[in-house]
Amino acid sequence: MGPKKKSFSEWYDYILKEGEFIDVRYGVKGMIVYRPRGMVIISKLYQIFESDLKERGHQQVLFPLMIGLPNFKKESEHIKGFEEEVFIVSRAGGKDLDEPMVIRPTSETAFYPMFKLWISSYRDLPYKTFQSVAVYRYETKATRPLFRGREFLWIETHNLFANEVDAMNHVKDDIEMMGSRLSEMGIPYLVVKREPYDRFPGAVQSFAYDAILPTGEVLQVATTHYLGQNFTKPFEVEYLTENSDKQHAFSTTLGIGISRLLGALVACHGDDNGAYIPPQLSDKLGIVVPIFSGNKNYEVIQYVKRVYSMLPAGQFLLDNSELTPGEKYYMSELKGYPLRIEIGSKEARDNTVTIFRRDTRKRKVVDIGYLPKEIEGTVQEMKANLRSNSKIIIHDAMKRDEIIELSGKNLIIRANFCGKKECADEIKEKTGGYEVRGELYNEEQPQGTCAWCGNQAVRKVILARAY
RNA sequence: GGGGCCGUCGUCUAGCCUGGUCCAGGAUACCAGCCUGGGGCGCUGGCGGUCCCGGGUUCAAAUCCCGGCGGCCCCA
Repeated sequence: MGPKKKSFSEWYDYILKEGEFIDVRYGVKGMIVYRPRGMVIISKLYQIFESDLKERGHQQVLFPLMIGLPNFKKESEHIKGFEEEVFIVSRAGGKDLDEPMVIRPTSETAFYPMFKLWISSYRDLPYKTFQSVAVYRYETKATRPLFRGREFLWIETHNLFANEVDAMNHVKDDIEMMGSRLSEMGIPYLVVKREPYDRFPGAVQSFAYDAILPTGEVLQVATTHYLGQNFTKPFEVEYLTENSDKQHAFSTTLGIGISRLLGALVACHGDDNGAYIPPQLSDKLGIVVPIFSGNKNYEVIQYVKRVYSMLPAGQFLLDNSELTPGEKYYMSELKGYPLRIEIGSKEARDNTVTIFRRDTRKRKVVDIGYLPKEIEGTVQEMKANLRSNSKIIIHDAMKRDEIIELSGKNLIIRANFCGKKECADEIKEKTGGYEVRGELYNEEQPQGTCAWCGNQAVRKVILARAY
């Protein structure tokens, strides 16, 4: 493993593999296997977001993996945006199919034909759904484990509203929900409104959550889109208003990249000793390591049993394997457990335990009388640290050479922008890959001219290198 | 989109350039037995390989050539 700072890529691959989060050796490009240590975190992520969505009135559904080709082709911008990267099933039963099927790259074209059947009155609205599934996109760029795969896990919401105002309010609600969760997980992020040419195919407006990786690069972990009537019109999703008028519904969609979130967690919190999974996302808070010595083993075993029964039920794993304590320490840090409780003859003698916390890598000896309280307090502290670690710094650039200079340092840049794609392309070329990510959510109006070309600025935008 | 590196026991790798000494060597993991135990501990024995796949060159291919599949990196 290379140290994190020197060789991020090498470090990242090493942690994912040695920490047993995922396995890239499945043998199909861009598709990985989620191992138990990765999967428990994936499950936690799903649980958290699913319960957020349910609280906000979304109902869970499950649509088929395959979409009929005619439906897939109904919204023209959408098909243009995805046609190069969809998998198509064209053969089955030993012969070519008369009508091929698309494997979902996203599920608008699966949902909307059914929405047409389910929605008929303004009383049915808002209608909010979601599903937790894998989607498939034939990425031609180099794939990276969890960051860019041809199969990835996500949650997608698909929602119908009676009017634009309700739909936009829902988008705002999505932004707040995601923001609060990302902060809680300690993932630094920006919410940006994507440039018109960079929107989701078929969207009227796209808002993206760009996580900021330790390399200074940004990684889109979620997007929410206002779709207007772009999908409800071709799919004829109509309802009757109070005045008995026919009206196409307005819709939104939110995609939460669960695979990418796992990658971002490992990337953002890990260090040269391994991963660090935030307490609320780890299936277990930690492991208990008994340390035997000489002939005092019986004493230690009895004491460990006693301590274990005092720990919050189901939150700790008692590691009774034959490995040496050092190896257990090493593995627990690699896999990113928030806490570790070490118990040997000294602890047994003094009625204490030694608590090791993963974020600071500090030990503390605690009287067992205070154990539950100490664990609770430490976990609260760790969560607070995560929040404060998620702060980000944005550097303002006024002129072209400032953009060049800041980009050389891999910093996140904010600058006035003219809104032209040609200008964005030139920035990308001259800065070695800096992209116009879009306008910060709730950004103020720009004063003056585009920092790059000098023409009238239309908005302030974020510039960053994308992973 | 363009360029580069790589693929050998479960894992990591030596061997490849310069074909034969390799029915492939080591370490680690695993199994058995000991010894230990406060940061990957040590000893003895054992198990384990279609040298990624296909084709070609050759008396002879892990090694050279072509194609495919897969992994990784860099640039745009």
